[in-house]
Amino acid sequence: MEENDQKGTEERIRPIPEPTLRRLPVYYQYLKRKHEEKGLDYISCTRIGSDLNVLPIQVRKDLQCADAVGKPKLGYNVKELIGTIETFLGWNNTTEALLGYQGFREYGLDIIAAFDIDEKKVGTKVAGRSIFHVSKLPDMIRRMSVKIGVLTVPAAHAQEQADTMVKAGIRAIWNFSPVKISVPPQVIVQHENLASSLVVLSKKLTLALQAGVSER
Amino acid sequence: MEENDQKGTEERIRPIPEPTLRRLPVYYQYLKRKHEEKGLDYISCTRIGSDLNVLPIQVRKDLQCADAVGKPKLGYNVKELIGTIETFLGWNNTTEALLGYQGFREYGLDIIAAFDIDEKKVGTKVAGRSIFHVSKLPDMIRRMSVKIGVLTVPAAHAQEQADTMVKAGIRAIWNFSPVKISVPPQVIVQHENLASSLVVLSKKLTLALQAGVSER
DNA sequence: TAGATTGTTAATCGATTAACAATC
DNA sequence: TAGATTGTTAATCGATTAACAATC
Repeated sequence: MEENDQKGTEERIRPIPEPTLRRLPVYYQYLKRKHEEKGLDYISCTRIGSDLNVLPIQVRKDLQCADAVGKPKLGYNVKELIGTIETFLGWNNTTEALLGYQGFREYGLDIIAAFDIDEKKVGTKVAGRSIFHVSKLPDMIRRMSVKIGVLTVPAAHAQEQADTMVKAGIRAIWNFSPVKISVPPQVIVQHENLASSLVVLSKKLTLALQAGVSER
Repeated sequence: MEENDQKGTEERIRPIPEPTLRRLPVYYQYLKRKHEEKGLDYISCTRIGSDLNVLPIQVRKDLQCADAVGKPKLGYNVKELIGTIETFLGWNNTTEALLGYQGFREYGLDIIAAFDIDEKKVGTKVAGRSIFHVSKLPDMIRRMSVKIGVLTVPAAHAQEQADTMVKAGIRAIWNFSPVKISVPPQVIVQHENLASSLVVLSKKLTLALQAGVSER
C-alpha cells in the first residue's frame, strides 16, 4: 500500500501551471537586464512585482515552481536566480529548430534553416538563414537531428507539411498556421494562434472606443 | 434601491472570459472551411467539439458568449453562426494597423505600412508593404487614423517607439518585443511574448524526451 | 413520438490571492 | 533587536465540466 510514493531518489514530475511557465521568461528577461545594467546582487519579489506589474505573491509562487530559493529579508540572489530559471527551462542546451523569428537563440532555440515551396524564394535569405526547397526538408531534419519544426504555411498546406515533418522524425511542431493539425500522440504540438491574440486586443479596443464615445 | 439595474434598453457589458475570446477565431476558421468545402447547413456542438478537440459543452458556452442561438436537435445554422461571430468580434469593419503578419485582413485588421530605423531597409518591401523611415510614423498615424501599432523592435528601442506611437495618437499597441512598455492608461497594450510560448513547448518536449529515455 | 441537441443551473477544479508563521 | 521578506497553508475567484430540464 505504498502507492509507489518513493519520493526518495527521483523527484516526482510536478505539473507546472502553464501561466507560470509563460511568466518565467518574462522574469528572466527582466532579471538579466537588472543584472547587466544595474549590477544588482539581490532582488525581492516586491520589487520584481511592482516593476513587472505582477503581485509579489505570484512572483514568489512562480519562482518557487522553478525551484528558486531566496533569503528572508534579503530576497533572491539575482545571478543565481537567472541560472536557476535557465536550468529549469532547459536553456542550457539549445534545441535545433526550423526557421522562426530571430532572437530565439537566447531562449535555447537555434534556428537551423528555412524552407519554402516557392522556387522564387529558394536560394534567397530570411533573417540571415538560407531558404531551401521543401523537398530538402526530410533529409535536413534527419541529418541535423532537428527537434522542433516551426510551421508557418497557409491553412491549405499545414497538414501536408506537418506530415512531412513528422515522417522525417520531428518531435514537436510550433504551429503558426490557423488550422488544427493531426499528428501521432508522441509528437507535441503548440498552437500559436496570433489571430486569437489579435481578437483579444481588438475586442478591448472596440470596448474602449465605445466607452470613449458614450462618455463624451 | 434600483441598483441601476436597468437591463432594458442597453445590454450590460458582460466581461467575456479571455480563453473564450481566444477560441472564437478557431471556431470561426473551422466553420468557414466547413461552410465552403462541405456546404454544411447546420452543425452541432458535438461535431465541432470532436473535430476541434474541445468539449461540446465548452463550445456551447463559448458560442453563447458570442450571442449565438441554436436550435435544439438541429444545432446551429452555419452561415448564421459565422455572421454572429464576425459581428461579435467586430470583424465587419476593419481596423487599421501598422505592419505585422500577412493574412490578418480576414480578421478585420488592415496592415497599412511598415517602419524601420535602418536606412538600408527603407524603401524596400516586406510582405508587399513599403517600409518607411520611423520619422514618418507620427504623420502616417494621424493622417490615416491608425488605431493599432504593432511593435516588433528589439528590447532596447521598445519604449522609445511606443512613446512615439502614443504621442501620435495610437489607441492600442500589439507588443511583440520582450519587454514591458509603459503607456498612459487609455492606451491598450497586448503583450505577445513568443518566448513564453516557446517555453511551454520546449518544456513539454524536454519532459517527453526524458520520459522516452526512462521508458527504454 | 422519441431522441438528439440546446440552454441553464450547479459542482468541480485549478490558479490567484490572502494570511501568517518562519527567518535572516 | 525589529522589520522586511521568504515559505507555507488557507480562502477566494473564475473557468471548466457536469447535470438536467426545455425543445424542436
